[in-house]
Amino acid sequence: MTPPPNDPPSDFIRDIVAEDVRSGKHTKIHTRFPPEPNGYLHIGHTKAICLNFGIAREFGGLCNVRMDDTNPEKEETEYVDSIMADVHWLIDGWADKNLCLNSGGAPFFASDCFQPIYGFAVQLVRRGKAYVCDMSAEQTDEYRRVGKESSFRDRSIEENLDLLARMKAGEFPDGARTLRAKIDMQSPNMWLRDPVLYRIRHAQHHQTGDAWCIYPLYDFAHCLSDYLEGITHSLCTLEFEVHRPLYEWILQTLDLPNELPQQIEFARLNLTYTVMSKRKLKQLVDDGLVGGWDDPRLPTISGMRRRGVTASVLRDFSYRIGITKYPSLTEVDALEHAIRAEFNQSALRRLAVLRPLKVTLTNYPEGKTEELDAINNPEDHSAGSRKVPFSRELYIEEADFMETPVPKYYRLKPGGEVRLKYGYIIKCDEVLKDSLGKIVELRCTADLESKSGGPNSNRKVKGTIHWVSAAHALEAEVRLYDRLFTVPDPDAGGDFKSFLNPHSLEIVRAKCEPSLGDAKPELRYQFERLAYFALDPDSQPNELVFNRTVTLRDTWAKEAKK
RNA sequence: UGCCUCGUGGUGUAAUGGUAGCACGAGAGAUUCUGGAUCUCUUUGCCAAGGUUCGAGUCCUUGCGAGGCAGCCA
Repeated sequence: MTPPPNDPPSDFIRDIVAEDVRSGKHTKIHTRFPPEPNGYLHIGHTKAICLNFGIAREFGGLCNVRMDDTNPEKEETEYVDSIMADVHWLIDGWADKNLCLNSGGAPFFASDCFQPIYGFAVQLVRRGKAYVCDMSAEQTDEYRRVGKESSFRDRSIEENLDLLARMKAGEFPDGARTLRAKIDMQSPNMWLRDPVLYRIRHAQHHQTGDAWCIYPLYDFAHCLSDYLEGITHSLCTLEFEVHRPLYEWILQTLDLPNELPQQIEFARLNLTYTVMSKRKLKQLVDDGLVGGWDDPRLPTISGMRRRGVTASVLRDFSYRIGITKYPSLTEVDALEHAIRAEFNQSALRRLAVLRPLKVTLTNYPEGKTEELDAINNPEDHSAGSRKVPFSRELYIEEADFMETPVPKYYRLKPGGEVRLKYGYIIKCDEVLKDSLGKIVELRCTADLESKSGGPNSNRKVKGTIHWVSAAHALEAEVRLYDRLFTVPDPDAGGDFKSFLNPHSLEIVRAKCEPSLGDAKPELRYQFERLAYFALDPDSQPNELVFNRTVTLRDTWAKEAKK
């Protein structure tokens, strides 16, 4: 397996930044991550965070976190808090030194700049580059479509100044007027057809309260926030490409003495078998189709964290997928590979049986217990070993026995032999069933000479399976997560909710080896031959709850399908 | 429809006018007290057609295809 790429990736944006440093255009690189606080962050944001903080880190610069909070009707402080928690979690120990907050230690807010932004609006009016328009939203749309100029376009500067001040003073109801840039109603780029800069909204804002009743739109606020914060490279997703001429027009039309930021667009992340839009994620949450924003099936950062994915895995993944302008659809396999690559190195191995089948060793003394040596991590000898109790009555995995085995099956079968990991080779003598014909117990004999580590342990059998001593087993709730959707691209068409995977969560009662009793939330566990698991926050000292992060690769499952 | 952008194996990417490489996936084998991991090998690609050039994935033109935008959302 290839090691995670330690070297920062190369891409067209880093090339531009490097050239700007080389040419002396910038001496200090300053990026920003500008989420709107109207939902939780997801793995798509991870890509943006790793890009912006990665660049800051590589070029010795800074990266601001800025809440893009120009629409008070959709935004809440709950989201501000969750966003900050997720960003910290993702960058701590990696780029936390490049994180730039305001002097009070809080993130930046576009709303911090409402006053200067308003000042720039006044400046635009004074320069004859903006005007107050009384048309309705519908009429504005209509005129823009056909390229017709508003009848209010040629108001005098004095009248515009007066009306803008009265808009700000709250003299007009919502939607009554707007401030518009005066650019070019014939422009082939719709965003240059006198775009709206300010709208009237008598709404409480989560940061500014009722200080304002007019709010700048994204296009006006974003470029100016970038400028005011001293951003050098403003990296955004592809849908803002057509806005770039407006971004540049605003900055160039104003009298701005400092260096201007440069907007560069890149493709957002799409992942198979999931959805990434905040609107759709919110719908799943609001409709109760998942447990919340941190449901481990969701691609939210909080959901993946709960599922057991680590920040380093997410960063590794972000580096692997690269940055381009091609709107791609990345297979989840790449994410799962990143998880397995890290966890194979770091996870502690444990024995646990998800679907128990009882096994009695008829030739093993009743009441006897042995403590067997088990290796904690074959990839990391410093992880040491532990003792696992072994006794006459055990549980093995239901799937590790077949009464009528299929070809190439080399686990336990009637009359067949298999090795119990770290223990003995056993042979199945008898299959016990209940009145319905369901297998309830296996009676086996152990080859007492074959004990692992013993002098005669080198006899080979084809299969080795995991097990747990019945008397010593710990019960645990194990949540088995699978893909949220049954189709690779639930966005492709139709109602995405109709593609939800009904089996995306299965809960089982598992039997675990005793050492799992002091499982720690910060550690990852591999239940041998099964999957990687992490403790869920629901877990209690006497009621363990594990989440399956990702299964092990299973070439037998593939073989069995043939 | 207009405008903008983008087309490299199944997927994600590299190449900066000079042998199309890497990763994921898939397939085959070796090995294994995890059907894991590891190792080896294999498969499949420059959207098309012209042009410039000694030489084009790269530059130009045209065509085709895909995505985005056309909110007083971001």
